Amino acid sequence: MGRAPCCDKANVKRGPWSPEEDLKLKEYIHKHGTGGNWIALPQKAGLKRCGKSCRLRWLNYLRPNIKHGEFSEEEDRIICSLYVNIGSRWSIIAAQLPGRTDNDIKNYWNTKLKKKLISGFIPNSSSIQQRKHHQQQQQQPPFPSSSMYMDQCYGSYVTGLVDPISLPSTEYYANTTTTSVPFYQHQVDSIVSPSSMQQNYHMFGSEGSCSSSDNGSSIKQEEIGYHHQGSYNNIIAFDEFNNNNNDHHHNNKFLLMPSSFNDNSNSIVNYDGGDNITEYDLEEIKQLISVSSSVDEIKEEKPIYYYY
DNA sequence: AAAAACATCAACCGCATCAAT
DNA sequence: GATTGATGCGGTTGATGTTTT
Repeated sequence: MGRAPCCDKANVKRGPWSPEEDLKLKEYIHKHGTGGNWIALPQKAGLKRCGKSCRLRWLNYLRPNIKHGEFSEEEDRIICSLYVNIGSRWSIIAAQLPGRTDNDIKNYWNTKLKKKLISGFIPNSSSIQQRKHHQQQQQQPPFPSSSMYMDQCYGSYVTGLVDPISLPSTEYYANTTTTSVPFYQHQVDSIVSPSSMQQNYHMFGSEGSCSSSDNGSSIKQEEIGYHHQGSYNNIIAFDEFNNNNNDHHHNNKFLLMPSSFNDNSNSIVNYDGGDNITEYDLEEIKQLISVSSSVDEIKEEKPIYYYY
């Protein structure tokens, strides 16, 4: 037996909401709340609308504190970061952006941000620069220690530069699923660039290494895949190599890697959170972004190598 | 100036999940 | 455990506005 429709479609109004309808819905909810029953609400409110339509209208447009208009650079970064980490879970992403709705973010991503990202124009985060400055002052590595950082993040999708002091307990992460992604806006900067490959290398340790040379310059190739267990997923980072003529040995490939720092951003790096790290060239990455469902496909099994 | 192409975004649709029965 | 209904979510559509030809 099929499911009964949520409303009689022949007798409900569809299409854009009129100001009068908006007013009715607003006034009703202000007076009575939703009553926990959207299906019954339109009749009570005197609206010839489907309950689902009322809910959508309220959530996406009428409820208080909805933010309309331009997205800030910070919001751009958060959306990009989360999208690359968790995919198109717009409700989770929206939960990190007060006043924004999932529908808004989805539309914004599909129409603008995706293109912006592909064109490589995601501005820097001042917080990252502050952090870099602080690290230079302190002469400290970017993360307190690889083991501490990894342990804290274990089993969850946390991206980028997370301040371990502020992280929830390991128990918290052990109980975390991908549908309740913890995200700490002020501590996470996941759109980042490898300003110091050495530092990133230290972060994840190494196991087995070899080296080769190219045009006289030494390239170390480190396998870093021994770490791991879903701590990261599709971390996005930016590549400085293209801006550096001395880094010709990278052959315009972008490394998939766990994390790093943001400078001039013009490419994408990815690390799958598993035992694998993969290189993609720009076209491949653009393709991955352009096909929304393909974000997860990055996770295919490949050996992990880390060049610096 | 008109037509075509493109961009935007509100709204809809169908599916998954969950709670109540 | 099965069924039913409400809700939430993400993908998609289509009307409208804007830009380009």
